[in-house]
Amino acid sequence: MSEIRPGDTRDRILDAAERLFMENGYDGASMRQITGEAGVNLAAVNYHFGSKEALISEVFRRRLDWLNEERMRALDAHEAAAEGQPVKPSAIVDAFFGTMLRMAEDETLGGVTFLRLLGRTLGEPSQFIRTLMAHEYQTVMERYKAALFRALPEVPKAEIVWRFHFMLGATSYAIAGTDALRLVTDWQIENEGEMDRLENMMPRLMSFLLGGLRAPLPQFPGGPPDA
Amino acid sequence: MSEIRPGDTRDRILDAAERLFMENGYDGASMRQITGEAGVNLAAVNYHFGSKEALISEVFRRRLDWLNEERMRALDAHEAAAEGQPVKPSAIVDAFFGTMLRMAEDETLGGVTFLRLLGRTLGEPSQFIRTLMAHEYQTVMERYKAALFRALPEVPKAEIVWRFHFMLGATSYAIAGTDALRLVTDWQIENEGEMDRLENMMPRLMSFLLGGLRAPLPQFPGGPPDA
DNA sequence: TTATGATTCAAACGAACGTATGAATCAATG
DNA sequence: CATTGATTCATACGTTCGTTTGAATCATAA
Repeated sequence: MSEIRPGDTRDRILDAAERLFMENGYDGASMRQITGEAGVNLAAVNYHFGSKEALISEVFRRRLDWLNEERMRALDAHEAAAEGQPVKPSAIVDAFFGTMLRMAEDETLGGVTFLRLLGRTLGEPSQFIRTLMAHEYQTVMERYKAALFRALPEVPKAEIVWRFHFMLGATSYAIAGTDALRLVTDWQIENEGEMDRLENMMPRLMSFLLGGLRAPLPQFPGGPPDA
Repeated sequence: MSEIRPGDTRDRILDAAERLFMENGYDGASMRQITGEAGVNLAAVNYHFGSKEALISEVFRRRLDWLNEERMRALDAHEAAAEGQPVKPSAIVDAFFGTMLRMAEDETLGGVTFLRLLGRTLGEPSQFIRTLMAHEYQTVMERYKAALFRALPEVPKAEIVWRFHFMLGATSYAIAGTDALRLVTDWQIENEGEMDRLENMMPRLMSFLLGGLRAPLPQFPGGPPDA
């Protein structure tokens, strides 16, 4: 009865860790919980990964590698189709945020679980996790910033960076599904499954993000900050 | 040399806890750190508050009581000025989010520290904190939801609730200032102080939120979800 | 001054944490 | 079958956590 395949232990740990980090955060998910849920020995994490920090690094790496490559591919495709013209903001937003949200539909990419983990993680206080995230995203972010600068030449670059920040916040909070303020939604949404919730959310979020990105420029009380 | 005034210990603890919870999160800030920074004995927290949970409850309560009352007053004022007409969406957004952001200018209300703590907290995984937040916000949220329904009669209510959710996410991420992806901003902003950062951010965020709130309604692939 | 209640203090408690160890078990090769 | 290297296992280590305790100290009023 060799129910256990080779390499199975590593994957069982990664899956359990992904789910528990999503549910309880990095500090909140203990090694004993993780190995318990994975059905492996407590020492297995340190044997296969080295440490808890190395474990969560691998949890993110195995998903983010794909996501960030896919984001590059999507932007490549749009730029090729544009034939030298700037890519439309809606296409850029979809390539970045839409690609991320569509991960939820594919269970082999982590599905809803990883997506919620990702959303929650952007708010994690741990210095170590912040560094990890920054490193994983660096290259992709530069590409997208440049694409937005080209797509919106009349908008000051500082304004675009801020709005990218705001879009990230809205998205991460939405997909984290923390419901810190459950009451905002409480009616109506509670009897939906996770997938239904995401499918309904996606077009709504996209409209919101684009509306924010293309909003009229703000009026500063004391004149523009760069002037 | 009675340098220590009555009630001083409680406030010293609350101030230190506010700062350390902001910096390290709820789990990440230990009682020994908090009492050490406050310059009081380790047992003082349990003596004055009872437990760590009761401590953070009080940290939030002493600020949120004021904030939520002020939010009510601001909306009252706008509704009185509107004389029966619906209040403009921009006024509602300012009364809710603007009031919060303006807390940062007043150090006696917690200033930037509490604001960042509040932003970070909406992403906290702890079940206990989520319950606390939900309870603190319940009444205010109902008022604002109703005001937005009246202000935007042509927008489906479910859509408004979602967009409120998105606005909360964008705001909390922005004020948390976590810089999980420091690279998005890295240039330009780093040599600003906290206050400058917030002053420049406020009009930008308001424009973004309003743009998102008033964005064109989304097109659903399989028809509207309520139809 | 003495008595009383509130507060502060040093010290310890049991529990949970991440990690390390060395023996037991497994799979593959000669 | 015997051997070897990889993996799993029960168990323990040292640390840190939130909390508790009982004595010491303080402020106040009889």
